Amino acid sequence: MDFVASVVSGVAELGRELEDGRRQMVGLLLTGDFLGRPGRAIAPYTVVAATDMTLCCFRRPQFEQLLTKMPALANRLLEMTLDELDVARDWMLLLGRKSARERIASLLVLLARRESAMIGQIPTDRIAIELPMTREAIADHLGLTLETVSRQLAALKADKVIVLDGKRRVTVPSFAALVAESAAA
Amino acid sequence: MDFVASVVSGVAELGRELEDGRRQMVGLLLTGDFLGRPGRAIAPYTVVAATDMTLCCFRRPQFEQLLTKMPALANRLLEMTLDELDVARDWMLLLGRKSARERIASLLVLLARRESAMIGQIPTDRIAIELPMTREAIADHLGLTLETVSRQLAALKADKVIVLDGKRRVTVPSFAALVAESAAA
DNA sequence: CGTTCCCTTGATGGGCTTCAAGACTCGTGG
DNA sequence: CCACGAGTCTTGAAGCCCATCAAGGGAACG
Repeated sequence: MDFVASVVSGVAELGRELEDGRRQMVGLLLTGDFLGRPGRAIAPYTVVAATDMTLCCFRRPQFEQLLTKMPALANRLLEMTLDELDVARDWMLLLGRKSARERIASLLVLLARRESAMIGQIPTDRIAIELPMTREAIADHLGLTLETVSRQLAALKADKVIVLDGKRRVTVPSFAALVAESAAA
Repeated sequence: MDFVASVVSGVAELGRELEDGRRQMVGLLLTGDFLGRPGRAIAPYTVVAATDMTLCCFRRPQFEQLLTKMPALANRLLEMTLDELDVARDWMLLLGRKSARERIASLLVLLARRESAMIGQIPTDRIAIELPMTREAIADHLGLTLETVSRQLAALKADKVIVLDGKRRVTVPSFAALVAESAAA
């Protein structure tokens, strides 16, 4: 990649994969996120747009020059990168130690928090969550198979922790109950 | 934490844990690494020194001031953080998708590469690896149990991929064979 | 109406965890 | 000097969770 970019709109997924096809999603690129890395031209990531996207691209040399001239830019990038690092490490805990059910619940908590933040609220009861991805994409995020994702969603539904409205829509009667299932730290 | 620090010598482990005691190591702090984060006083990490350590500490306000005055410092920190992010994401692939045997092999490859780099070589055959940690610590890094770690080491030994010299020392007859076991990307 | 994609559900097996017991090492104190 | 104990590691047995394989349902689209 001879450029870096800032995401203006749209969603992309960062993944890493093995030769035999096993895949693990390692990050999400949302509006405002940064793509590419100053100081290195190649990246071992697979980047896939999940929606139509608009990027604001910078040629690498110019951008790196900019970086030395505007200290505020470097600080901003540092903040963002540290945030991503925290997110990645949270995910490591999930991938290394949580059960399938806990992983699903954790993801739903994450999505619920995001939807609530969108409308400027703290998550409370009866939240509606839109799943912006297929079962397979969920599985690739959580380190599971798509069948397990499907089964655990069914199990959470059977236990009245969630209600499924069609395949892509989830409502949460009690947010506290969902959090309890997620094995929060 | 009202200070940040740079590691002068020694090793520490960064972990994250759940209420019920499940633990996942999320990073290593080696000489030169940075501890703490500018812009935020609390961190959801457990930091445990694995050896005696010497830290070079900075009070937070002074350090943040320094950061705005010395652009090179911010750039350096950004580089380091981006490296850590890459490492964390590699580990996500391991935790999410690799088998126990592959995880052990991957760790050994990592340690072998580090030992070789120490003496300025590329890893070749008959490398001696020192395991600087207990089986339990290995397990916490790899998202396994200590019993599984022990068993997989025994299995790799039985398959002539490694030789065990006591409990903390491993020699690798063929580095290529070890890499083949590690499911590299 | 057929095809394709996505999802669900069932059956089976395996990989890893869990529980348990014993071996080894090393430092300490009798 | 040796027994003891704590910490570490190995090994065995049992079982569960999740992956794998397989089949079919449902919705969207041409």
